[in-house]
Amino acid sequence: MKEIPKAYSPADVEEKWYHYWESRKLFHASVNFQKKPYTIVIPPPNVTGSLTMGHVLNNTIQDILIRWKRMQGFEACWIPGTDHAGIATQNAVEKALAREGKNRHELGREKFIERVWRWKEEYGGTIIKQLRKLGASCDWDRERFTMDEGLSDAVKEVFVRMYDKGLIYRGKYIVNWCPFHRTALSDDEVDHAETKGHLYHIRYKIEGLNEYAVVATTRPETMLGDTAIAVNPKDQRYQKLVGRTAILPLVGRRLPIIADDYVDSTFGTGMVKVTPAHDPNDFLMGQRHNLEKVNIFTEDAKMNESVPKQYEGLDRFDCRKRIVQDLEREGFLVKTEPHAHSVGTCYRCHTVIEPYLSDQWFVRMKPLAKSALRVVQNGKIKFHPERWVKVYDHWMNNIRDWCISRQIWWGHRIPVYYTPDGTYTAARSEEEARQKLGVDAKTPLRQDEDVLDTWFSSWLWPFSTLGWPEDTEDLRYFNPTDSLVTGPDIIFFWVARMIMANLEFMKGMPNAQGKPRQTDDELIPFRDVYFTSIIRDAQGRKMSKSLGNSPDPLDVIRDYGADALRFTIAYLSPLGQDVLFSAEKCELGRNFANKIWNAGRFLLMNKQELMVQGSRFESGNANLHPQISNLHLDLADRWILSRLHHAIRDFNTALNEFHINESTKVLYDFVWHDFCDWYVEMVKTRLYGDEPADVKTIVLQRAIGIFDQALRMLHPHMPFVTEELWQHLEERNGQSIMRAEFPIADEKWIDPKTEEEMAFVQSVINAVRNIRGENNIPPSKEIVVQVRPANDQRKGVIGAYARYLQKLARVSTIEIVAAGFKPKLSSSAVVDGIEIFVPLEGMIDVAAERQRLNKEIVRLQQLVESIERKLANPQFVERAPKEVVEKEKEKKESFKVSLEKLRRNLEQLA
RNA sequence: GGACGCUUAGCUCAGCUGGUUCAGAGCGCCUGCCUUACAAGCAGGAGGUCAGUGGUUCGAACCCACUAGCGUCCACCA
Repeated sequence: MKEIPKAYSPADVEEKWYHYWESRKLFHASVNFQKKPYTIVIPPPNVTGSLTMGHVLNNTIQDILIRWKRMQGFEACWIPGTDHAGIATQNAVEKALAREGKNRHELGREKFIERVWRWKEEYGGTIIKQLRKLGASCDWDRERFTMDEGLSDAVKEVFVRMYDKGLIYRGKYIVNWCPFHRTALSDDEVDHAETKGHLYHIRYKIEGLNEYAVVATTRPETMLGDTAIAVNPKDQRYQKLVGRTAILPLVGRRLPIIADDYVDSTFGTGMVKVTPAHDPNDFLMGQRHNLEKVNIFTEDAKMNESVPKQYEGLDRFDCRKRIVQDLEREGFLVKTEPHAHSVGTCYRCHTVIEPYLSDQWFVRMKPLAKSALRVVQNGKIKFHPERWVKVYDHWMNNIRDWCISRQIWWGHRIPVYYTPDGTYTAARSEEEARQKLGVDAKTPLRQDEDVLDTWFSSWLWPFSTLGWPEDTEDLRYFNPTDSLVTGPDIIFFWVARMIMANLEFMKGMPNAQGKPRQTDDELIPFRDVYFTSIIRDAQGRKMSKSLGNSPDPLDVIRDYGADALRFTIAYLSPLGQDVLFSAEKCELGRNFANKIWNAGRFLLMNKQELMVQGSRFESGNANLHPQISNLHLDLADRWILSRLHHAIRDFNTALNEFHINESTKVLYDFVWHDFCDWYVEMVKTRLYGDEPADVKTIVLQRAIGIFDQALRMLHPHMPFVTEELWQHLEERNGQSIMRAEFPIADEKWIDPKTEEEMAFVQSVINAVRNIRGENNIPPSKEIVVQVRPANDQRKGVIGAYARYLQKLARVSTIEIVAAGFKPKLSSSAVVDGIEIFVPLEGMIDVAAERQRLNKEIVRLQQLVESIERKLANPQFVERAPKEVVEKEKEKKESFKVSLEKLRRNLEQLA
């Protein structure tokens, strides 16, 4: 066996094991009706993207779940892939073009799309490669892309079916328009930011009267598109004006004054300018009153030809300034006051959104929402944390139609075909379109120029990745999937819509038994949704490229190791709270990995040593359940087994409830504090003691067996270091820990009596260590301890485990002393009624010792007093459960006994 | 305007079903240590009015109400 380095070096092992796993197809899942499936579909990252800390958190959690379930014997399938990310990707390529001094229009649509594909092939794999560095055990054979052939077919199929059902329609509506991207956006793609602006009060002359109508607006430039003035019909002040005509300043257009309930008479002057082409509410008013819609903007939000010449071609904000100046000069501006209001911006480029009238495609959402609401309310789909249900309900109940057309080139082109006379239909192909439209092959057909919203392909992800619309075995077996791990920021974009789509399009598809799917249980896309935290920097700011406050995960992996990063991020991630992250925090995970490493090193070094001395370790033993090695079990063994099974149980409970951070704490506490701090130290007393070699071998073999169980438990969180050590522990003949059986909690090993006994031994050791520490006695100096037990049982325990006390508290001899014993000048403590004396003549600081004892006396006194107060309260004694009252009484008695002893020892201190 | 979350040690946070010596962990700090796995470590220690107020209860960090501060989402905003 070769030398094992003192410090764990992740870089030396990570690549090796990842390659081993991947090349042996250990991540691959296939249909196997003997096993239960456990499926996760990855939230497909943007193909343009690179790994962020958000991805690290997200994918670490998915990998923990998938590795855990895989080891538990599920057919665990994690489907990876990327999203074509229409606007983002087009942006990236356009930027690259701009650097060459070109733009997409020069290139033309076809060439441009070719260019995007090339770009995707070249740069698109980045994030997928980076996920491998993290250790993600995705089934790479199943990797999908939202624009690949199968998924494109699914998109077409869905569009055509929905169109035929009347769930998709086309119409001229006000949409959110991004003037930078020159495309429509869905409502959800608009960010709202509170902005300080102005409220401009403008007066409009009323025809035939010597009066003015004064309206207030935050966007004075839109007056150029005004086609009416509106007041509330109940507003007494203005009733006489309704039906009259106002004159639009600077333009001279005649505007009818109308009455409409929409107008809030308490806001501003109670009069509103109506701009049907540039405000959603005004648009609706325009429809009610049959108003003219005057569009005043070009696609990039410059003033178009329908405004007076002096404004034509101006940018909207420049125009605003000009308008205000002109109004002021001509006496139309009554006043300007500061006004805070929220302004919509494009979620990708933060350009101010312009409400813009245009032809778009929409999905009717209300018919889809009903059942999607039901499956969450009836718990078929569970959200973690649960509070997101409320947010989901609210959105579903107030759902609005989804604008799915985008005026860009990169994406799924809308499968709608138009004849020269303007009739149209949706179809899977041109041939089908001809058929549906009843035209012959000579009639030229034109396909819609627009593409679909990116989310129109990702909402199909849980079934399109499995072969839908074909009836595949994969689809039957792996859908519904099990857990979805994603950020709450895309609950509407993605989660809600996937629920709607699976319910709608999996209806009637065969289930695992080959029967048509009917029930909610069969139609949901996933059973659990875990909403991850938002990662922030150490100051609590959102991580962003522009702030430059996001560490590059690859740097973190290089500096600390993938396991360290995984463990730390999971440790820091409470359910539903934000995470404040900085790279240095990974020291926690690195130190833990190193601790595990060294625990393994300890076991291996001793194994080597015993083998040199001729001991034989039976291969495979360490793998088996530890009960096979029942020989020579002592307190330490029974205790660590009890702790181990506690840990297994708690770990599984934590992960079942998606308490990821809790699961890391179970691992950390068990491995570091139980296994390393106590058990290994106790094992040393036997390995280095005078036990016969065969006993030592058994003791060590059991320790290795328990460590083996710990490694398996650790593996989902820390795949690399656990595989490396697991392979070192013994010859595995090509087996990987990845596919080893996950530990099973066995209640019969959980032994409260043993734990209680051990707790006593630990507190005696702690008491001696405390005396040592407080008196600054170096470990090299061995001390004598005198113990006065309160009863025979304790006396027996101390006698039996004296060697542990000696080793762990560095004590040379332990004397059991009798009741009448008068100690020499000693430092003392009372544990559980047992008195402990450490004779320290010449080394003791009497004043400090007094203080120490006094502190303990005060503490116990306070406890006794608080219990006495409780017991003096007749209502407590009457109403509290008997056991609680009894316990309090017992506690009081035992504290009093200890107090007495402490006081006596304090007096005896010369 | 509506909804939600958070406030516990110097810092970052656990604390799940109200009752265990319930006030915890990691980091940082102080003291002593290179003790035959680990100084990325070991042992010991200091440090808290559980945001505030009121209520429910025999009993509250935990349940309820209100207040303050921080944060998030949704809607509307002429």
